[in-house]
Amino acid sequence: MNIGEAAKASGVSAKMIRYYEQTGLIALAGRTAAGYRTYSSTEVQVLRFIRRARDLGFAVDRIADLLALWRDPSRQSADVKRLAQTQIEAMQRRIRDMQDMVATLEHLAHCCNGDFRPDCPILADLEGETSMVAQTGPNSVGFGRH
Amino acid sequence: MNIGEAAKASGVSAKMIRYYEQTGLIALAGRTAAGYRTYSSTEVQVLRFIRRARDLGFAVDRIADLLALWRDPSRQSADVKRLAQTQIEAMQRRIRDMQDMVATLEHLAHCCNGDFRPDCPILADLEGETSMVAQTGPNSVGFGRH
DNA sequence: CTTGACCTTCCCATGATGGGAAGCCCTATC
DNA sequence: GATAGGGCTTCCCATCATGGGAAGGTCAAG
Repeated sequence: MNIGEAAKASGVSAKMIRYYEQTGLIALAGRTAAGYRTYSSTEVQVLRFIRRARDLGFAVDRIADLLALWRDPSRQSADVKRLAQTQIEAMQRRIRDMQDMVATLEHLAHCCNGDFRPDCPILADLEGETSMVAQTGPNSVGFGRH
Repeated sequence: MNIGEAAKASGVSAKMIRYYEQTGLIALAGRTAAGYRTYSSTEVQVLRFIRRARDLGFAVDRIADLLALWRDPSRQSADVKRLAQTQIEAMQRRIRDMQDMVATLEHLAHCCNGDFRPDCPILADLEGETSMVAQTGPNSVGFGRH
């Protein structure tokens, strides 16, 4: 199977398959005489595993951990569960941060007439001393697809 | 005022101040004879505005729009409100995506014994055909601090 | 044998942020 | 007045996952 077919079958783009190979997340693919990468159904399954873990928001580093556990027949499910829970907590922190931001914005937008006049509590808040904006330090759990 | 003091006074790091200048978000700073950037309290206020908008999750491009409106005495508050609402909707989409991911993860983690045995529904899901993982295409509203 | 679709590698860009090096400048202390 | 330490300058690099695109080789169908 060529890389394009593997991409279609796994939902991982060819670009990303090469990237995962290059960064060591997956093993070096076999090659045809002409240098084309070839993939077995086993390898496609690994790619699909990766794809699904990405869809759950796992960073590539965590996926490496998950893959190691997946391949380890003597793994303990507690280890997998711990990874999942760490991920859940990180995402929940992130969600909470964003919800705070949205709540502030909604409040400000609600206070804004939204008409033809220039007066705007949103700008006043951004400008002023008495801001509603959380004075978060360098926070932000390191998460983010993209 | 030197860049370091302006950074402290505004909450924007010196690195970022230079970056904002370089990318045109803020005007070129004045310079001393020796080449040091200087900042007035007006410029510090702009930086604080930017900082607060960042804390509300606005991307730098949107902040440019906000600054333009801020500076425009004949602006209409409706324009500001529209920007805020677009931002709210983008963040809510992102939050919803993440909540979906968390819900799936929580379900899987809940089904996992988390003991010394290798059997794990989380791995099974990632591996298997019958995944709970949303088959989202290339989605993800383009948002993300960091 | 040509055409078009596919593959290869290599480089670049994203967005916001920080790290660090090399070198200049300013101020305080001796 | 010399020296030390801290602040400033520019320039380059790294992040993280992803895509775009160019230049060139390969394969399969017509």
